[in-house]
Amino acid sequence: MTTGRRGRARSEQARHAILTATATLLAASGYEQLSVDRIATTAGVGKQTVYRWWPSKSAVIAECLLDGYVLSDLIEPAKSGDARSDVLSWLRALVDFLDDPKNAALFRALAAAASENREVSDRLYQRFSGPLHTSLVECLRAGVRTGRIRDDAPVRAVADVLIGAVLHRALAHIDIPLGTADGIVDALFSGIAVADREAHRSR
Amino acid sequence: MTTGRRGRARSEQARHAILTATATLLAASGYEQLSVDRIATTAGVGKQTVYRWWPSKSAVIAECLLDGYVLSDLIEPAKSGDARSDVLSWLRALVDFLDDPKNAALFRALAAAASENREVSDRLYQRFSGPLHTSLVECLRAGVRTGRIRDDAPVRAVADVLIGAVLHRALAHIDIPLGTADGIVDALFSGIAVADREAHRSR
Amino acid sequence: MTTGRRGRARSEQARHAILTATATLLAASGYEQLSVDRIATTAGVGKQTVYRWWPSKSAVIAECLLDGYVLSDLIEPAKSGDARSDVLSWLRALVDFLDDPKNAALFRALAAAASENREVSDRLYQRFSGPLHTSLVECLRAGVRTGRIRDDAPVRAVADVLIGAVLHRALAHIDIPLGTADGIVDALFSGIAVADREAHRSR
Amino acid sequence: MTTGRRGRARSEQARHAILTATATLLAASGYEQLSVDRIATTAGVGKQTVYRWWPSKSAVIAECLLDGYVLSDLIEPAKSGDARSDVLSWLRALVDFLDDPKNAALFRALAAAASENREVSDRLYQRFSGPLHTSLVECLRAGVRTGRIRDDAPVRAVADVLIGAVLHRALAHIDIPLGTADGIVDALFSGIAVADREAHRSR
DNA sequence: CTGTAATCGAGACGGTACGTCCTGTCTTGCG
DNA sequence: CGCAAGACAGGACGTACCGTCTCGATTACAG
Repeated sequence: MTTGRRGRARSEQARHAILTATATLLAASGYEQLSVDRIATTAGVGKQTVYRWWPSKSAVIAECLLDGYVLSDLIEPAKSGDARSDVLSWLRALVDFLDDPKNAALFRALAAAASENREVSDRLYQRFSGPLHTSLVECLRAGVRTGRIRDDAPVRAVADVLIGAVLHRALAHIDIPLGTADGIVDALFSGIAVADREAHRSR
Repeated sequence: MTTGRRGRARSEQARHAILTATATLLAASGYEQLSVDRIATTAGVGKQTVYRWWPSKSAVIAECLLDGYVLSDLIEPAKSGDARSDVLSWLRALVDFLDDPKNAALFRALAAAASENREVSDRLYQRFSGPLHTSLVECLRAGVRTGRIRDDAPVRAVADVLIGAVLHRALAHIDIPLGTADGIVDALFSGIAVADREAHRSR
Repeated sequence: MTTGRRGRARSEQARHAILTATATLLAASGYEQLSVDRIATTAGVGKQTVYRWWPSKSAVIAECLLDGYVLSDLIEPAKSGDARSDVLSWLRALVDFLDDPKNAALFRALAAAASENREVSDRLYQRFSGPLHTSLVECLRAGVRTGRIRDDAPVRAVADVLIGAVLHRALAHIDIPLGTADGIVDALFSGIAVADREAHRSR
Repeated sequence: MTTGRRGRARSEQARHAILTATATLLAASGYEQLSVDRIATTAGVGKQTVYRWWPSKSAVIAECLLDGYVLSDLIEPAKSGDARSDVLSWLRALVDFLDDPKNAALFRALAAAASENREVSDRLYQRFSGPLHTSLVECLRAGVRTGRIRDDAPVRAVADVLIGAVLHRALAHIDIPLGTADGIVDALFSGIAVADREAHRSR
């Protein structure tokens, strides 16, 4: 049984060195300063070896993301059963993470890459937004099961909203006050309308 | 009496040509493809004329934003008095706008520019997110005044959330179903919690 | 009894394909365009198979020369006994050969290879200039024996001159008029001096 | 009165630095080691400035030749009136020049460039072979006028022959014995045929 | 008939140079 | 002095080639 492919196999060592170098340089000097030349030199690799496997700088970053060379520990909501407090503490953790300018800069670099490049955005989504979305949806559905969340709640839209609110501020270079997290969760869970609540109460 | 400056005055024609060319190229080919050389050539202008008045490519984009060469017509919520329907129709209009791939591409190009450059993000905020945020906050406060929205509602956070949710999907190249707008508004106004509402009422 | 070597024998087919491909590419695109990669691909052979048997591109060309893959039919002077007409018709044939741009291009490619590489020039000499020189010298000496050529004629220098004159024009991309051959032979056989001949006689 | 051209004028300083660097590197390390990158770095010039004015490395060398950055002092025949001795001493000087391996290597490098590149060969001819050819032809025609050379001598072919003979040996990495020069001149002036001489003697 | 060893096509590897493009500055001559 | 034109130094891009190094698949002699 063979792979059917001939010739020298791809060097896992080179791949690792490239991704490591990319993550290191990205963290150290940012996206603007990142060049394929520098990646190759730092990794001790020929430039062609980079281009053989990735079509662009962005694609390398995308793979760094997918393989956990950057942002390795995904911040996920806990699952204590209390959906509201789970979501709240997740959101606070995220805001806290982005409070570090280093993390915010990396985050923006990734967003820039994603904006320009379909592949990066796909990978980014596949690795982060997607699982996070799923995770949040599950968290909310658990809340539905325990009777704390309306069973007709638009959980997917809510999950989008939670992620997007943070993204927006991060991209806009706007510092996110910790209170924001509380406000968001309050609004989403309790609602901001008066009339609606009355309507529901009348059941 | 003169301005005190001697020699030929700054050419308004050149300035206009540069900003127009920048907007056109940005919409057509994205941020990464944009170069000062190309801007100057397209505008029929010397490169130095660009650098004489703007310190960088980003600054030109920033001025494009400020002067309405891109995204000229800001989509603002109506002010019918019914905050909920005003917000809903605004959100639907925004989603509809981004449904056109051309608009989505321009949007992403701006996001990329903003991610990489503080100045662009400032101007973007100053011209769009800011006014929009203000506008939404006002809209929500009007709802408070008419008694349709809780007077302790975290209106600023809600405005953030509304903008961010759309941004997230646009950046991620995710098609936004029109129903999303309804879900978001529903969640924000009515809340998704069951027990919380009771708790709030009992206060 | 065997060769004593174990393992798979060298593939004569591969060797032939490589030399053929080299000759073809050299004639078609010149020395500068010739690469080992292209040779191997054209020959349907692994690159290592080239490097296993030849240390360099130049060495392959050298072997092409030695084995008659290029310039296989050496143009030699006839030996009718009349040295002057033998040399003349040889020179005319050579000029005629180089009149074909294809031949001239191959000729220049070989000259380029020889200029840059000692080995190629050695083989080129060993296979062509050398035998030609010898051949011409013999032809001239035959003329001496038949009494048509001075017995103190510097036959080696004359042979050099005959070859070099053509080479010069070919390398310089100068079209060689057929009359050139006649002029050269005339000059070499009859001499161009008037007084000198008297002087020689009186010695 | 103007040139009609706008924009910054070509920098003579840059041109000079490039040609100087090329000549220096060519003499120091040979044609193989010569790279545009190195030329630019050595000259303290952007690589684009090289490519703006010359299409290739060869073309730069060609201009070095034309402008006397290499081989600055063309070896020309003297004009004492005695054509035979003028030609002979010129040929001896040339052979002597090529006796230095450094000069021979440069000579071959130029020949290689000329073989591959039409433009180089044109310039080389324009600067060297051409003037030399003219010079030799004049020298020989002076000989005709003084009655030392036959008035029907094929002077152009003779000039070709004189240049080519040396070129041949230089390209082939063959050391040229000094005696060769004498042999060539002897053959060309006195002729090698016996019959011809007898015919002349019979007057 | 079964190793063992050298070959084969294929193709990835670390490097070097290529020729192009872009940035931000500088220099022309015209208006 | 502004302007269009365009050359300048510098530096990254993505490609081509060099010569080396694995791969798995033959092939041929040795035991």
